[in-house]
Amino acid sequence: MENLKTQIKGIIKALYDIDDTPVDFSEVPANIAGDYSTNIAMRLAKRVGKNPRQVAEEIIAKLGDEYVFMIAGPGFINVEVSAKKLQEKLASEFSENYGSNNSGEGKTAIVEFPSTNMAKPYSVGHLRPGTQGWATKKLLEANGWKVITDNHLGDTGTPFGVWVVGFLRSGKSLDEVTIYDLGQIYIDTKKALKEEAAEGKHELADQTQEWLQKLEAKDAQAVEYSERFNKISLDHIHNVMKRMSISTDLELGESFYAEPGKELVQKFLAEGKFEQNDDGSVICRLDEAGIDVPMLVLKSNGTALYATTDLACMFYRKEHYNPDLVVYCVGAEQKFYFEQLFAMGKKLGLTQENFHLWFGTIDIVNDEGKREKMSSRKGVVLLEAMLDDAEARVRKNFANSELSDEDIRRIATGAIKFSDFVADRKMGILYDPDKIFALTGFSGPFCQYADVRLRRIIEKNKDFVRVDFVDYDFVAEKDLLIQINKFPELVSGVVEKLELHKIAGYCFELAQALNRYYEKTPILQAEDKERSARLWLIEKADFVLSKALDLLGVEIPEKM
RNA sequence: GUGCCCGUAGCUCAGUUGGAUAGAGCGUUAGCUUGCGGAGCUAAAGGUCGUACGUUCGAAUCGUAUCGGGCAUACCA
Repeated sequence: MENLKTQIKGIIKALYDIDDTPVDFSEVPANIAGDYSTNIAMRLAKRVGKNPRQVAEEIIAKLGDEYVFMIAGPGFINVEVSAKKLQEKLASEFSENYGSNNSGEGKTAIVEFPSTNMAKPYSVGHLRPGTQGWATKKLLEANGWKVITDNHLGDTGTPFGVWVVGFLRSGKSLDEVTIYDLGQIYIDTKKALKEEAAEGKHELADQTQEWLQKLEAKDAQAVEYSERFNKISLDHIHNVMKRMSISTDLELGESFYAEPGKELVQKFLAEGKFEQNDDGSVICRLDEAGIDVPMLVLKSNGTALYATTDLACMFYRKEHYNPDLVVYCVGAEQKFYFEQLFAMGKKLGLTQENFHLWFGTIDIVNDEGKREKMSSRKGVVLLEAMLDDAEARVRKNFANSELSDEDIRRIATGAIKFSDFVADRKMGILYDPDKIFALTGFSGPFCQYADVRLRRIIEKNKDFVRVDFVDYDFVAEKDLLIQINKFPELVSGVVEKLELHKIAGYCFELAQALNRYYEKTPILQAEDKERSARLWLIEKADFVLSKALDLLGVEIPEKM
């Protein structure tokens, strides 16, 4: 195809002296002759003052007879490529790195996810950051990037004080307290603090601050509480992430950046890049970037907030990793915040590319039949509960298959993860258990199943002695070859804008093509030559499908 | 008020350098059926692409206006 593109470019240059128009091929719609198509003639028609079909004819006349060309519709140039040529292309390009490329070689990216909140149990609110972030890491790596992942833990100091006060009020013992208790304690205590404030009292609030001060003073009791609470919380987070088969290289929480952040604020204040308000709060003006709401970088009481820690985080990363790209996997609500943050980074001289990988909310349908963001009051909210539910459904559906627990987990998480990539990430996801855990149609398990079948066929043929198949025409395999050959271009094409949902679309199309293929084409019973050729292709299909699914974090079960 | 996102089949969604008869899954209907693993495959029904105007040989796609839904709009994250 690349050959053909440059050939056509040359012809256009020779015929019309135009060389600034890219030539691209797309697939031809069903029921129309040809395999690949370009609309170049229509795009040139106006500039050269001829009608599109005439331009197409002039271009085709100059093209050789290696392929079959035809003019179609209003002026498309369609190309028919033989199945054998497609097979030869795949054979020449295939390697153990097939699909990967080195466009990101020498470049470093930091991907921040899932940025869990340590005060509460892992909720579905952090499902999308996790799945999207993990896939982003995999996709960048497939394009040759060095990737560092960072769980930017929500561990600001305040929850600690709230926890201790609530914990002491709850009367529970330190040995028996769980993350769920701590989550409930946190919610209850926050509520009590709010009520207290409404009455003009501040007894609990004072206690909260006292415990924070004790912790800073390394008081033995406070340190014991802190270590215990952090362990409970981190163990829980690690456990859930393990079930989801995701992990990060770093776990640098907000508290890690609080003091450096405050120091940076003073530094930039001294340099005149920040301004202090009369109430003591500090802002960074962003008018030059066209943003008329300044960024608040220090609260009026002198304490840090999100922007303070993120400020320090940007500089910390610059100093230690010098990234070319930083990807923040955080929901759409924070779009404006990140616009401000990135503008501030630029103003302060940071040059890396920042990418806010944002996504819509997970919604449910409420009693009035309207869509709204999922909340703790309704439906599933703990990610563990969602995973349990998914596994229970898989167990029920595969009751006769004697699946291992690990395979059940792979299928359950495969369904959940895949559903995150079915639509463009900007779209919200409607939490409908029958859809999010779907085992059929455009779903993870459908793709997993297609691959498990492939592996089973390969396994069944492992003792077969293969023969030479150079003169096999691959006509029955043409659709499959077209699909498989698309893979490298897919990987390099979607990385620029991190269009992860296109990978899911590809997995599904390939799985569909496979199902159609072995619906009518025998392998085990084929003649030796056909059987050898088909096994060769089946292996390539397995490689590509499992690699594409792996980009999304979807694992292949042994059996299903 | 201002900014951003969304509006395509009954439902959930694909669909960009503007291009061919607007596609898929679910659901519905009719077939195939102990197969190399049928959780599949084949086919049918289902559309004023929110609305209006504009640009163009050509608009779901670009522009303007407008309606509806959501989010954001400095001391939460």
